[in-house]
Amino acid sequence: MEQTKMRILSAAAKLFDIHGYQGTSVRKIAEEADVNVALISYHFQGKQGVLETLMASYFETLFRLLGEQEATLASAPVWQRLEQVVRLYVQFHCEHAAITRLIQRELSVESMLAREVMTLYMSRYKHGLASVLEYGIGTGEFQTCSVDRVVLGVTSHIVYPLLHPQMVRQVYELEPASEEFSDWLYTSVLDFLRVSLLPDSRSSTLFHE
Amino acid sequence: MEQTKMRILSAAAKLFDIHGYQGTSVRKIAEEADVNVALISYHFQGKQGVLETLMASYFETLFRLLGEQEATLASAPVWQRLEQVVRLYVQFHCEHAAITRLIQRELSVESMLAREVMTLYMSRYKHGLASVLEYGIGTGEFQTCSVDRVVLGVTSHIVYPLLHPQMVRQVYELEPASEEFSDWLYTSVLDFLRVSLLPDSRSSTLFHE
DNA sequence: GTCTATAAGGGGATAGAC
DNA sequence: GTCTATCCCCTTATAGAC
Repeated sequence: MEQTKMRILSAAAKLFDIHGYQGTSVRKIAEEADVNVALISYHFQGKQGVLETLMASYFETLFRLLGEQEATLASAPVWQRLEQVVRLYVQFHCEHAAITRLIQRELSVESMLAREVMTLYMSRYKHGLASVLEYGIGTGEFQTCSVDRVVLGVTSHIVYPLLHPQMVRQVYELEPASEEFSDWLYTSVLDFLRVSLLPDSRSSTLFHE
Repeated sequence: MEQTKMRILSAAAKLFDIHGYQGTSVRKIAEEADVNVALISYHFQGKQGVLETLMASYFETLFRLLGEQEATLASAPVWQRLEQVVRLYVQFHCEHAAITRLIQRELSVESMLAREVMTLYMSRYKHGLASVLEYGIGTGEFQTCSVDRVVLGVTSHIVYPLLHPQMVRQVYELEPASEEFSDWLYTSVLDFLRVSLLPDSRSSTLFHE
C-alpha cells in the first residue's frame, strides 16, 4: 500500500538523521514505522533503496520548484531573479533540514553507496544557482568572478549551520527549523552575494580570480 | 608497544574518513594496521576509545598551537593577531583534513557517542577565534557585531569545502591537501572578515545585529 | 604485549505461507 | 501486500594460552 511506503520513508528519514545511515538498521526503521521488516525489502529492494528514494524525491522536489520559478521569473531583472532563487534554496534547505543533513553527511563519506546517483543530482543542484550568476555576469550587471567559488560560498553558508542544529540552538538561540532562522540565513547570503557580485564595492579580492 | 598504538590510530583515521565511523569495523582497522584485532580492545578499550583518542589528540594539538601563538603575539596589533589566528586555523584544518572531516561528520549525528566530550572541545575551539574578535571590538578597532555569527561564518568557509574534497577537486581544480588551496582559503576568509569587521565598509547588514 | 579461539549478538535479505 | 521464520554473514569484545 502507498501508505506503508510513506510510513517507511518517514521513519527512515527520521532515524537516518538521528543515527546516520549506517547507524540505522532496517529492523529499527520497521519498528519506528510500525511496519513489518520484510516490507522494506519488498517495497524498496533493501535499505539502500530507501536512502536512494529519499534522495531522489528530495532533489526532484527542488528541481520542480526551481523549474516553476524559472517559468514565472524568466524576464525579471537579474538581481530579483537571484533573490528569488536564493530564497527558494534557503527555504527548501530549512524545510527539509533533516534530509539535507543526511545527504551532506553521506556525501562526505568517500565510499558512499549512491555516489554515482549523487554526482548527477549535485551538478543540477549547482546549476540552479550558477545559471543566474552566469547570466548576470554575461550582461555585465555582476562583476566578473569565479561562479564556482561563489556558489561554494553560498552553499557553505546555507548548509553548514544546518549540519549542526545543536550548535545553532546554542550559538544563535534560534531554532534551525524556525522562520526567523530561515529569514536570517536569507539576509546573510544576499549580503554575501552583494559584496561578491556588485560593482562599486570596496576593493576586495573575495572570490575573484 | 607505542608503535602498535600509532599504527592503529593511523589506520583508524584513514578508514573512518573513507567509510565513516559506523562503516568501519575493528577487523578492518586491524587489517589495515597489520595488527591483531584484540590489540584494539587492549590498547583503547574498544572502537569508541580509538575515536575518542583521535579526537582528543586533534584538539589538544590545536589548543597547544593556539597557546604557543598567543604567547608570542600577545602585544601585536589586533588585526595582525587575527591574521595569524586565521592562518593557524586554516593550515591546521587543511593539514588534518581527514580528522576534521571525521569530527564534523560525526558531530552532525544527533546520537553521537562522544557528544559530551565534544561540547567541551567545541567551546574552546570557538573561543580561539572569538577571543580575538571580542578584543578588537572592545578596543573599537572592529565594528560591533555578533561574534558568534562571524565565527560561524568563518567556520563554514573553512570546514565545508574540506567536507567535500571531491567537489573541491572538480570545482576548483585544486587539491584540498595542497598549499595553494590552503592559501586561497586563507585569503577568502580574511576578505570575509574585512567586510564583516572593519568600518568604512559599504553599507552592509552582514552579520550585524 | 601479543595471539587464537570463541562467545553472544545483530545485521540485511528472503522463501514461502497467508 | 503482509507476515513468520530462518539463513548466513559480520560485528564487537574477551578469556586464556604464550
